[in-house]
Amino acid sequence: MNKNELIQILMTEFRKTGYEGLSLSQISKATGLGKASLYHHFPNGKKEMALEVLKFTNNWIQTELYPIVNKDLSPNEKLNNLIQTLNEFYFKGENSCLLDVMSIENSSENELNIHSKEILLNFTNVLNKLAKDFGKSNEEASMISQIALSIFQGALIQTRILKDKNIFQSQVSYVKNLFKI
Amino acid sequence: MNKNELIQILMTEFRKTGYEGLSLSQISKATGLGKASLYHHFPNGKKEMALEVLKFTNNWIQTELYPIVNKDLSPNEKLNNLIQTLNEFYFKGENSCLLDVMSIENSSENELNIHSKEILLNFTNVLNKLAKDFGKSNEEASMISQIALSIFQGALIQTRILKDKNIFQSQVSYVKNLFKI
DNA sequence: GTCTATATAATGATAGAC
DNA sequence: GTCTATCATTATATAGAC
Repeated sequence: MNKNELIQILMTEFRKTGYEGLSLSQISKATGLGKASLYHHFPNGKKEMALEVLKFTNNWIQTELYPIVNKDLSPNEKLNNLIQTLNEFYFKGENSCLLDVMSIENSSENELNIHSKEILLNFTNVLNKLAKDFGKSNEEASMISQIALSIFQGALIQTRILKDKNIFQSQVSYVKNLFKI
Repeated sequence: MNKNELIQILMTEFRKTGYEGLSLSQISKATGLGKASLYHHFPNGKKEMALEVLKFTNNWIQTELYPIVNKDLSPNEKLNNLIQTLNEFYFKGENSCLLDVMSIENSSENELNIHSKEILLNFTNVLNKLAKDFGKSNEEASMISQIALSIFQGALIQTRILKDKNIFQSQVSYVKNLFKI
């Protein structure tokens, strides 16, 4: 069991149960490792696990999402490519938005929030770049990218509550048109 | 301290900290009541508190939101009226979406989820009714109401992470145009 | 209706053997 | 690198006095 595999499992669990709701016992069950083993990999416990998941995600945006919008493709091809990659990441709307579940807490200013902020801004930048490729003005692109992100996040909440993946799918289609029209 | 005042405080705390993250100690501090007193009002503890908050919210939709879209006003006036009421409810984007923080858990099917579902559907119905008043077709109205809700929810997440209320405000303006155009 | 005091279970976390 | 055993702390929850 290497660290990357661990982080994958951790991400799934965090998205299922949320930061506060996820216990070490549940992590232990999901990974098949005892608590002491988990502390071997993450000496600072749950906080460090969450941090590593966020770092992984930010890195994933850099290596997987940015290249898509920077490719030499038509805007439409980029859009389809991006949506498909996001769909796989979101498991077709099965789990929650990582940013969502990681950002509900007490502490006003912590390390988790700094990384969540980075992810949010990087993701928005990717969408913003794509909107500009579609010929949108700076102002329009800025708005569309923020709205698109909101729709992804909100659609995941609604999917979670209604347990109906069609909601996520239809809202993703709506987002596509946001860029095209 | 009557029950309605208690529920108001509880809603604020749940939205700040989330269901799992909110402890009885924190509730005790926020309300000024000892734990035993809290159990006097809510014999089934935190779960019952959350349930009462959700019931209150659903009731609020019935008594405050539905009347707005059923009034004898122009669609534009209804829209402005609705947005203003929602803005007050959301404290201008200061806290999280109640549905969001209440719906992140382990248990596959519980009582909280049933009430969250009701709130979600009722809220969507209100938006749907308004969209139809603006002359949208059934299909358009259904999509617009779901998208509008997503934007509210997503905007609250982004506001929470970036600690910037302007995000919520500008996305609310965008939602307004969704109905008008 | 609120309190103090306490019970009980679960949490995050560590020590030390293998 | 993983385990068993255990710790200290916090969580939810209750009993009983006022």
